[in-house]
Amino acid sequence: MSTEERLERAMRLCTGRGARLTPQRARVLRILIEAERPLGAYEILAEMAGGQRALAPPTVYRALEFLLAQGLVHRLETLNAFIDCRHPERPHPAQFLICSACGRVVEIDDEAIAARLLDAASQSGFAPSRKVVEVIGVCEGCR
Amino acid sequence: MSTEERLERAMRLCTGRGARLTPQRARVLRILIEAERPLGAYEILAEMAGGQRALAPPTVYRALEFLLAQGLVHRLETLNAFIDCRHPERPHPAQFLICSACGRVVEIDDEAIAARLLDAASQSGFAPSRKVVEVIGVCEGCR
DNA sequence: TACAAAACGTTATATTGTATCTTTTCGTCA
DNA sequence: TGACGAAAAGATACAATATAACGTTTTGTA
Repeated sequence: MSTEERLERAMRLCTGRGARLTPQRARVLRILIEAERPLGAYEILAEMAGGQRALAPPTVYRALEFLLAQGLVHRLETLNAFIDCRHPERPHPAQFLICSACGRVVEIDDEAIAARLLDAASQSGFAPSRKVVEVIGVCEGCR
Repeated sequence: MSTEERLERAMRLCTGRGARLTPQRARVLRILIEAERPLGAYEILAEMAGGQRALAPPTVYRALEFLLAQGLVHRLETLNAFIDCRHPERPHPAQFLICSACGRVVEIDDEAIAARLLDAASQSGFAPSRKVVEVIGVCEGCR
């Protein structure tokens, strides 16, 4: 799926929800899609500033906040970075494999892991709202 | 198990491994044990500075680095904070339930989750080195 | 005791993230 | 269509987290 197709899909999703994927927000999303790797907020900021008057951090953080809320991007806690989501249509358990050699990230959506985790949380009397699962390792290509 | 017992256990573990749990490091560990909740590095720093000449951030970060390497504390990625480990005797899968209301954290060591995660990673040709599993939610007491 | 490695101190700075207030844009409705 | 209120974006300042670099002290050991 091309960058343009993804952006169009994102636009459709937002419109359908009454959310506004403004040019600014779409620009952040485009940068993340084209990067094909996780980017820090300040890396995005640098991309956006290219050739234009400099933007301030809150601009990027606000766009990211929106995109996260819409499920269009994910935040990688171990990297303090952001990556676009490949299946933003519906909520899904998101687990990430992060290669410490090349920096690439694979998103897997394993329902079994999510279910087991939910189960364990319930046993401890816990009502989960967000699950963070990140595996750091070395990918096939880097071994 | 009391604070003192835990500190003694930590000392035994380190001695047995040829690692040095120095007074400085033990002090950081004690602060984490007594806190009974996750602390940020700068919170630890503030505790240590109490009544004494001020210490600098690297002091705390270096102690934490040691304690993490020895498995005596864990880092909570979603909170940028640290918490003492309840079963430091041997390596174990560490999963955390983090209450967004009271801030308390429960460590669960669910081998099934770890195994399933390892399995999923392997299927993607991934060789894991570290697994981060953190569930944010509301604990029983807070509901 | 002398040496090398480990631990620690100190200063400075990098990186990541927010609070606050103002201005602009957008949708809606009289 | 023009005014109004809400949402978004701009701008400034700063808070919170983390590390680099380098010198000094301590420690274990030959």
